[in-house]
Amino acid sequence: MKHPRPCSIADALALVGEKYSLLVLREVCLGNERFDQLVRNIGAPRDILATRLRRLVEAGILEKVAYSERPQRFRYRPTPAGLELEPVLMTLMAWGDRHLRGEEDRPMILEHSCGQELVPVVTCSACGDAVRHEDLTAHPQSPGWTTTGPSAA
Amino acid sequence: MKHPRPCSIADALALVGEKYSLLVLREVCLGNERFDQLVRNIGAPRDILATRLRRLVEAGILEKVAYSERPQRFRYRPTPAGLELEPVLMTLMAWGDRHLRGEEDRPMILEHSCGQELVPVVTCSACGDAVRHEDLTAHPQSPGWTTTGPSAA
DNA sequence: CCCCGTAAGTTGGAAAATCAAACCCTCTCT
DNA sequence: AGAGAGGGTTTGATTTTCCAACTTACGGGG
Repeated sequence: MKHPRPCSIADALALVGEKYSLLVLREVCLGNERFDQLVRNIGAPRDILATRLRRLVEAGILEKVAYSERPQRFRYRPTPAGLELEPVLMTLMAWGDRHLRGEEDRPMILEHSCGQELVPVVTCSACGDAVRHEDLTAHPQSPGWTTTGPSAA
Repeated sequence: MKHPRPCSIADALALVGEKYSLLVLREVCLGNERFDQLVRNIGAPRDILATRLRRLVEAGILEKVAYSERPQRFRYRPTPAGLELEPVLMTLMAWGDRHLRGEEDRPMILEHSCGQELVPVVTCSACGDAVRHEDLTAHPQSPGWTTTGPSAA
């Protein structure tokens, strides 16, 4: 896995882009923090899950905390950096709800503290507007970015 | 890959969660739509890339369009559904910029049409506020969601 | 006509990752 | 003592990835 381009998307995916990693994050954000819960709720092989958890811990996305000595038992909590990945999950979930299911077939609804159902929208923090593809211009900061198109990711 | 839970995050990842898929989307959103450009810019093996492209096309995320008959040449364009995944990329990129790099080491800066550098924020479309973890409550709509924790993804 | 180059893949075989099931260890409970 | 629960590790078969080479189809130059 060599990146021909310096890219934070690629770098982020190198940490959380492997199979099951984002589902682990989903579970811990929901409060399911124990190994066996993760195995059951995600449906991942135990060995793979163990590998992912090590990776996420060493990446500073999760924290392994003992909730019992004797017998030693652990849970995995999201760090602040891990919690900051939640917007990625919300955006993905909204996309799946919109494109992979019929109306009113959502497996889960998130309620915002304002009392409404959460419909996440990505906005520009400067002007507050929802961001659309046509409103973006890409400015590469390093070589290796020979963009032929004008728009941006 | 069996999902013990009905989940739009899992379903979305089943389509775009494989290695390179989101990088393909990054490239086509940037306007790099030809096979050889994708190979070079992503650094993926050609055969894997061909497989991914087939998947993304059949999922309705990309569209394969001939830009030349004789010799036949194709490009891959994002469909509207594909473009709607851009917010996922923006959010991931912002996370990577924040957590994987020092200040002012960003490989790429996105400019919004308002003239400012884009700092994407996920907001609640109902109230407009930035969404924080503590402001969410999860409401499972189907069985298989035995959430032990109160918060949400 | 022959050879070179480009674009868009396909093919073959070695290397790495995934999978499922079984196993292990440490406690607790009855 | 026996039966679980929790948190993993081990083993061996199955899948994927990876890389390099090959293919097909055309356009251009000498």
